[in-house]
Amino acid sequence: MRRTQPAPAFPSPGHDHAPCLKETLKRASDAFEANGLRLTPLRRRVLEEVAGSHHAVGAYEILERLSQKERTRMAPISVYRALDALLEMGVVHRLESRNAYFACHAAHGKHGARQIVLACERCAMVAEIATPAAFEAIDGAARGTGFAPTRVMVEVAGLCTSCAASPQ
Amino acid sequence: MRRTQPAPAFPSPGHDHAPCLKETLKRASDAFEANGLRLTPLRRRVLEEVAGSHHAVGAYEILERLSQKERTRMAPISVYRALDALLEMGVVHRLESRNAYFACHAAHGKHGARQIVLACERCAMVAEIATPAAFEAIDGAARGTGFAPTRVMVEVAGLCTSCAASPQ
DNA sequence: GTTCTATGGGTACAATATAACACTATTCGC
DNA sequence: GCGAATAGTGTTATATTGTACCCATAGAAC
Ligand SMILES: [Zn+2]
Ligand SMILES: [Zn+2]
Ligand SMILES: [Zn+2]
Ligand SMILES: [Zn+2]
Repeated sequence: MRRTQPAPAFPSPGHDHAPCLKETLKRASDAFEANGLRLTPLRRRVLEEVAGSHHAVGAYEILERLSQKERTRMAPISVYRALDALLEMGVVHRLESRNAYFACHAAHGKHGARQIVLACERCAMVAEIATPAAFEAIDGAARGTGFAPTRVMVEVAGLCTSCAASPQ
Repeated sequence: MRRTQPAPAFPSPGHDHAPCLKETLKRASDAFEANGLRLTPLRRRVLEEVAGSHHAVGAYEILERLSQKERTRMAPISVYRALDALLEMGVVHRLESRNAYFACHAAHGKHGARQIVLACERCAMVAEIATPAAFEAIDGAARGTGFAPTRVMVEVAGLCTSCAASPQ
């Protein structure tokens, strides 16, 4: 169970993603169980679509992929309900600035949800990184005005390493 | 032109909003002119709706208000086009986490768009506050991964002073 | 005048998300 | 086992948010 390397925020496009996916599924399963709920087949299939890469995907894209793979016609609401459950468990996050969803591949149970989100404008790849100093500054500034924060969203749009390097 | 007091981040609900509105309209007019564009009647009307308070409003809410006031039936696209122009000029911002729009009442030409957004979950009141330390931490963390940021969005959901004080 | 850009009216449509209702599956207490 | 409570899903329809496309007008540039 040793980690030879801390996973980079943006894994290379050709990296072996199987471990990422497996770990995420495991965390999901544990999270549901810890809350007396279940990672049902539907939820698992939706999660597999989202967690199949480090990219943000739209709800309707998930819907289409599942409908193709399984030759069924699911209703949007089914996907949204599964997503809601996964969001609730914290294994999927919503990219607010793009109405999209991405799997939490970062083990950030420790910091709560306090990670900033980096999202590539070109390829939609997403990375979360812990940035305590940022959240402390934000909390302090907010409280200084009398505001009582309940949730902090930090999303950074830009170019990921791969896209910044590639032409165009 | 002296300011007796720095405006509080969350002005009291009963404050005299006329100066806020006037100043925002002036900045808008200047910004359009500086870019060789015009604060047309349509754009001005849309801005007046948005800047009429410190609250975030939806595009369709703007549409309905204008349609009522002017007894016309505008198309959504007209409002969105005006909003796009106002966003471009930086006199209106988009609250990404709520698909809503709010006027920039903060004079933050100086810091670029580098202010964090506090948005009340109950009343939708919005305030922007400069928080250089947060943006520095975010920039640093992002660049440290090889990510090239182009836009940073910080939105804090919670309760504003008034709502936190009032029961329920 | 001709040309270019900015502006926006009008129609239809795309993309994202939820409401309402019925039904099945699982758990829990007894 | 049995009934009640809760979790989970299917089905249908609808709500909310945002654009594509085509064309008409106004003003500035040349
Ligand atoms: Zn991976
Ligand atoms: Zn990229
Ligand atoms: Zn005001
Ligand atoms: Zn409030």
